[in-house]
Amino acid sequence: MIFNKRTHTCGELNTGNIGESVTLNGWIAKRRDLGGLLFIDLRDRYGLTQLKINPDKKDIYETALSLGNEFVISATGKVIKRESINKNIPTGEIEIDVDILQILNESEITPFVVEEEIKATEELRLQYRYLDLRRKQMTDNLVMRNEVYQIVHQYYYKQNFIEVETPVLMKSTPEGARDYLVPSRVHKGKFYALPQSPQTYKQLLMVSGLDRYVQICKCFRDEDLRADRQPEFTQIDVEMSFVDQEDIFRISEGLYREIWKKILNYDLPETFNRITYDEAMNTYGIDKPDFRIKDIMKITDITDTVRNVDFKVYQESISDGGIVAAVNLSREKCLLKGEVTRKIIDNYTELVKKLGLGGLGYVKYNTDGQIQSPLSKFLGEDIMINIKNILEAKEGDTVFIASGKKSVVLSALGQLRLKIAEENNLLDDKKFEFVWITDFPLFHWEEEDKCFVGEHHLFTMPKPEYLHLLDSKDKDEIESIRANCYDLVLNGNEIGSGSIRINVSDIQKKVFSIVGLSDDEANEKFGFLLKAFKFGAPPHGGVAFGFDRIISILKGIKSIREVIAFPKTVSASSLMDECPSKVTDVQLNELGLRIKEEK
RNA sequence: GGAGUCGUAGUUCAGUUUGGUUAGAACGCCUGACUGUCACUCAGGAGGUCGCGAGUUCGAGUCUCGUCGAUUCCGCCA
Repeated sequence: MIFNKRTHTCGELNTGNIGESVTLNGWIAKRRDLGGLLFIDLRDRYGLTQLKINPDKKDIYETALSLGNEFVISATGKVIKRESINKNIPTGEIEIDVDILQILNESEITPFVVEEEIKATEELRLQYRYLDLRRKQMTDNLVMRNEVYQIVHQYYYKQNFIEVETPVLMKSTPEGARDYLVPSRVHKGKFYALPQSPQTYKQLLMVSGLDRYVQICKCFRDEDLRADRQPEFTQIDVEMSFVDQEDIFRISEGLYREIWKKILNYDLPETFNRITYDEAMNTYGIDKPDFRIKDIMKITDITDTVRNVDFKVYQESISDGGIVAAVNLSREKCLLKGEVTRKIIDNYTELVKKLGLGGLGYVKYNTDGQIQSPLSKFLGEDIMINIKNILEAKEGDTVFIASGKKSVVLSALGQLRLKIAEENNLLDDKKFEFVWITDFPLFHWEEEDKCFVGEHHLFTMPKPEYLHLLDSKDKDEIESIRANCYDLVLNGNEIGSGSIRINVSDIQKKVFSIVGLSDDEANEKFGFLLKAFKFGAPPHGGVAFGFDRIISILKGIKSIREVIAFPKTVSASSLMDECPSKVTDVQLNELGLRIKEEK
């Protein structure tokens, strides 16, 4: 097709171009037909420009009347100053007085109107993703995503990192997330797995002496989805040799400072906050605390304060090894507007009950000095004042008290703080609080299977002071082992995770043995890695960051689907191309597979 | 695997509480009028498998059960 190619985009013309003859190519966003005069908003990725069609030019006018939304056209004409200016768009002071109008392609009526204030459901938007992506908001998300790619590549390149591609077809290992499997045609009955992360490869690259590795790569996990979890997602994968935790933090913090400066012109601190896993759990009841609210409603253990109180519920919790803990809903710090009413408290009670608590006690310290609490006859005034002092509560504050199993109490109070923070608009999405969570446990006890499993992965180095406990047979001692393992948390979202790795086979063997992996099993699963480690594995460690989450947070968007060009639904299917889909018997035969009939 | 919410015109929704006339509105679409609009305006029109399948009932968009899809959360995701 011969057509007039654009001389400019739809976003760049302004009063400086007045008098020039230009050609624009784009999609029809809107037509306004005034009977004589006809205006067209022409859209491309860069913006909108108004075309003016004069009825005196008969041919053009006739063509223009036949145009529908989303037709692709080429328009040539002179840039002129508008008679009435539209201040809402950058090109709002000019328009094109069209002399040549070509239809490059027609469009059927679209299933939804392509407009910024989109009305269509997400389902329909996903089905016609290519139309949804015509919207500026969606294009902008991808544009920002691209800018961050470039910053990441350049940042690491300048610091001497080498970007290496690792295989997408790899060995399946049953640990961790469920693998996506790919059947082998050549080796019938055998399977590749898509990487949950390039973990083993990047460690092998350290053995190879690559020293500093980075890759922006796709990872795959066949687990149930969430707003911030897709079956395939993108990760900034990093590994370094001859480093400790501090080196990894320094390099990573530099990356985020650069991204936030360049993208948002936002200055992040020279070093990020840090908190140990145990502190995070004990103070915030969650391993990804939102540091925008780090000073409100900290969880305080008051088990000792109420130890001798004659209240059956507390006594039972304490004698079962549980705790009693409290948070102070501070009128001042939480910017409360109204009273903490019975209805609000009932609402909170309902929340914590869902999370496994029996109920939620409270003590209200009223502004008139009165203390109001359903627990007052059990606690007595002295203890209620004691609690007030410990929690640093003031008149007008309400202290919530929970009791029970430690993990349940902490988690429920943690969720309660988040709910209250949300209700009172304490979570400003223009504010960015990074925090490293350090010293994760090396193992956790899996009650269901009665065994230990690695908290991070099995190559995570224990902290030196805990190494001797690898020989322990005591469950509590083993659980107490802390690792050189860390997460990066931003505004309550886990955006990265990493560790210093084990590079000494003696330690590695002990770790395998604690999770019940025999030498033979370990060899079968990770033999290639263990063998490699026999040939001089340098001390090394790394980290991986969730790229999609970073972009969604930069954009202030909850769901990572909005920042992925072609995402999947929560049931892991793609509505546009309808995958997954059936394959032919011929394909199955070639792979030596047969589909099991569902009963 | 479990819990919640949603599914009605091309689209977004109202109607479902308390079953009962011809299922409404806005946007979009079609026709006509309109020479400075930018959410153009005005007049008219077309457009419905009430997600699907059973059941209850004289009668179901509305009640019950099942099922499918979307979404949020729990489990799960080192």
